[in-house]
Amino acid sequence: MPAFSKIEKKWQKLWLKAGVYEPDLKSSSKGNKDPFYNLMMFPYPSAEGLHIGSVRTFTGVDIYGRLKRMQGFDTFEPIGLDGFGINSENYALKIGKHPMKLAKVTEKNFYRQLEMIGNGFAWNEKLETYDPEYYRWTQWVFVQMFKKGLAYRKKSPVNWCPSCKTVLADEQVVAGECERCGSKVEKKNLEQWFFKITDYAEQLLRDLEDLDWSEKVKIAQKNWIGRSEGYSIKFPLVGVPGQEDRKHVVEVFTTRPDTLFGATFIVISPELAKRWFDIGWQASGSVAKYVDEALMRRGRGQDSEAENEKTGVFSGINAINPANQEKIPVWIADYVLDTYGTGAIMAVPAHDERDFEFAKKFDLPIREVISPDGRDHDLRVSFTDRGVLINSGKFNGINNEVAKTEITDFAGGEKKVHYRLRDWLISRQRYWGPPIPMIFCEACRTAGKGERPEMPGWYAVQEKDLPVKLPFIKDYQPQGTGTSPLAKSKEFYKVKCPGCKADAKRETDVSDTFLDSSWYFFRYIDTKNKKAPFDRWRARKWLPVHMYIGGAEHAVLHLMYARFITKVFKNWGLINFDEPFKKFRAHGLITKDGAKMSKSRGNIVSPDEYIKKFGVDVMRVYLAFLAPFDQGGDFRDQGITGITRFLARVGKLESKLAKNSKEALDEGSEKLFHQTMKKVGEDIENLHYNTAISQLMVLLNKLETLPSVPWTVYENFLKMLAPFAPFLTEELWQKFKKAKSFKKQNSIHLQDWPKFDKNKIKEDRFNLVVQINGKVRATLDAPVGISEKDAEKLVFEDESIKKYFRPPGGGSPKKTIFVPNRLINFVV
RNA sequence: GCCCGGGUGGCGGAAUGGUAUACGCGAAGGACUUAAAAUCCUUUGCCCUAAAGGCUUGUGGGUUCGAGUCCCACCCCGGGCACCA
Repeated sequence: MPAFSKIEKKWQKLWLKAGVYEPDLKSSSKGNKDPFYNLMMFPYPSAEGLHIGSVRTFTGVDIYGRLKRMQGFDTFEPIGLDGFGINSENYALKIGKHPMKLAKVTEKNFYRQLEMIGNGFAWNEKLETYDPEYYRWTQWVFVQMFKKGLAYRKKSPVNWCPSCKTVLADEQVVAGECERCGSKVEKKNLEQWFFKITDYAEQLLRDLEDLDWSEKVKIAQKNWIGRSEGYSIKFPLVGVPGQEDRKHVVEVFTTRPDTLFGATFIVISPELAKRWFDIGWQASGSVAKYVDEALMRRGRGQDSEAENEKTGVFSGINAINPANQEKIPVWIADYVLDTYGTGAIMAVPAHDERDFEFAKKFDLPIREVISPDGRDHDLRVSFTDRGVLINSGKFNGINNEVAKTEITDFAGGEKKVHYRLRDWLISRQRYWGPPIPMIFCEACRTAGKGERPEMPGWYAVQEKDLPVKLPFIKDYQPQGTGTSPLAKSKEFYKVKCPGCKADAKRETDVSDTFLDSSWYFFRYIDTKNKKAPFDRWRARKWLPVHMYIGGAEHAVLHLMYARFITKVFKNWGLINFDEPFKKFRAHGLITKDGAKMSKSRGNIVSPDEYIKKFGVDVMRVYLAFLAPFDQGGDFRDQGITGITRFLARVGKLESKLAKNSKEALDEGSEKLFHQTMKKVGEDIENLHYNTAISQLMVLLNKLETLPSVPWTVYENFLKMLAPFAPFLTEELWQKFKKAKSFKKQNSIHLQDWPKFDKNKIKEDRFNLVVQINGKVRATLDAPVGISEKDAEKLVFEDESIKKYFRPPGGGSPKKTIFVPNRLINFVV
């Protein structure tokens, strides 16, 4: 066994035994240390184990946590497994192993690897989302959502993945494809459970402002919520068969009411047309045919493709433009989305690209009403910029921004805000998740009874009956029938109605994995609580999370859901804050040969072989040195030798230790030493691990040239390296301190972080850069604080610079720029 | 199409508007060694035999005494959103 392996094993054991990384969760008082909750996104365990990218993320999070611990914080760095969900289940299906059994295997393997990587995890608080003691509270959350009216059932067109055989939330559909398996997502009309996240759209958007988060994640959330301020305008309908004219209206949502005079037709979505059929509109055969075909295309996921030719049909109905009383046709077309606004638009071809394209194709009138110069033009493309109104009656000549409210008022419209965000679809027709803890009673439904008036027949499982355990069933394959495999298990679904005691049926769908992970950071602080999801006093001390690090790919998924659940908890009075993560930083992605690591590409790099070959410390330092933490990069093992050398040289420094503790550094080295203490601390704080390490290398290079290394320098060097290489530094530290037996408080990882002396960083001399016309011609040694006059004198005394002046050696420069303590530039 | 990142030696990368290429890898030469590995020392952006000099941060402009850094236009790579009215 290599020496490093022995050291790793030894310290893992001793740290664990001494509880070096266990914070004081029990007491609700702060004590003499401030709490620091250092959280990483917990992994979903796959059978092939951790890959190098996750190791880089986790050790990166740990480096930060170790700095905080040494800065005197009571640091809490928990770990767990997000083991429920389609991903784990799909893998189980593939290898033909039952998910429940597979979970035990992957759990073991994952924890083995997570123990190896040298993180200061608080192992006493680990959790797994598939543990009934955990998901009992996930179900509890669902029950509360139901009781408070935030969970509801609705039949609507939902995303359906034909390969995963389940519905998906909007957030899990990426470019029309299933986030998990890449299959084309279809639309199915199904009755499903939803959470009313849209109730919180405004708050979720507003509170983004003050969050200290990676900017790109904030932007992604903002765009996802998609607040759009617009106006709603009603167009009376004429020519509806069998209906009086102007009895019905079509309501449109627009952000451009200023173009109302240019609205030359109306377009409604096929879905809206279908609803009009349902309330009695008898459309012609060709219209009905178009609607059917369009809906079918949508069902196959063929809408929303920009390259698709526009299709549509005239409905036979007309509408009255409220601005000019003009009669305009109502068209049905699938370029209008039903899920946004009202499912109907006023088409202004002159000023909207899509309307323009449609008008051209179907030869509909195009009327210019906004003009950059007040004149009419022959439009070849739509004009979407600002301008003044023309062809708009009494509004001609006014600025289009001003016209927005004026025309809205004139047409009897009103201001309206729309969001792109839609409610969170929670149901999954799969096996490997927490059963949704609801009971449905047909008798009660018929009688109009139930726990909530708006949902007759539905009852939440009582708290004392939680968890509703996921049964072990042999036949766990997804069915594709729109129901979960649990629907086949009578023992599971047969239950008495909590209301009338008649035979009733359990909900057989399970909930979305993202519900499991939306609240896990609350549970970490109190994993053994059997009375509540978490203790509110502990929450007061430990939450919100101080630092959260994870992948940016969760910007609109996990991070949005966690914020939503937190806001809900706040509303319920469980907590006194409304944002879960004070600070969030996205890490970069590690690729292999330029491609994302994935099983299908076969380019997954396993950390095991590297750890075995080079040791954990080398692995950690290398991964931190490879690229800026927030950037990521391509994994190559090329540079790893450099790190092996670096750590070996650190080990050798011991032989250079000064004979007595009084010895000090020379002035130049002393300065570098203090600069290093400053920079390493600051760099870790900013997650600039690569530059922190390079600074340590610079210092080491210097120390090696010295005849001896003073004790304090050696001590502090080890401390600065400790977050990166926890094993080696602990070993060297204990040896240096000549410790007989290991005690928690003697661990290097609980020592005070080095403090630099800012007076020692001050330079008294510097390189004065001499430029002629902006080109560097010389550098001269000069005292700090030198005046412009003295600097000039210094330059003129220097032989090598004389030739640049005109005439050489004489003449005065046209201009002199002097930057104190940096440079002097002569323009000649 | 829109919104974010990013483009710097052979490679990973470093640079508050002020000495571009820190640190590391690789490469070349040398020391030690019977030899190799390891280790140590030296060199290493490009052009030029060398010196002197010149050129160089995706491309082209601009601002400035001075631009990798700021502004404008464009090209390429990565990511997100995408018929959202």
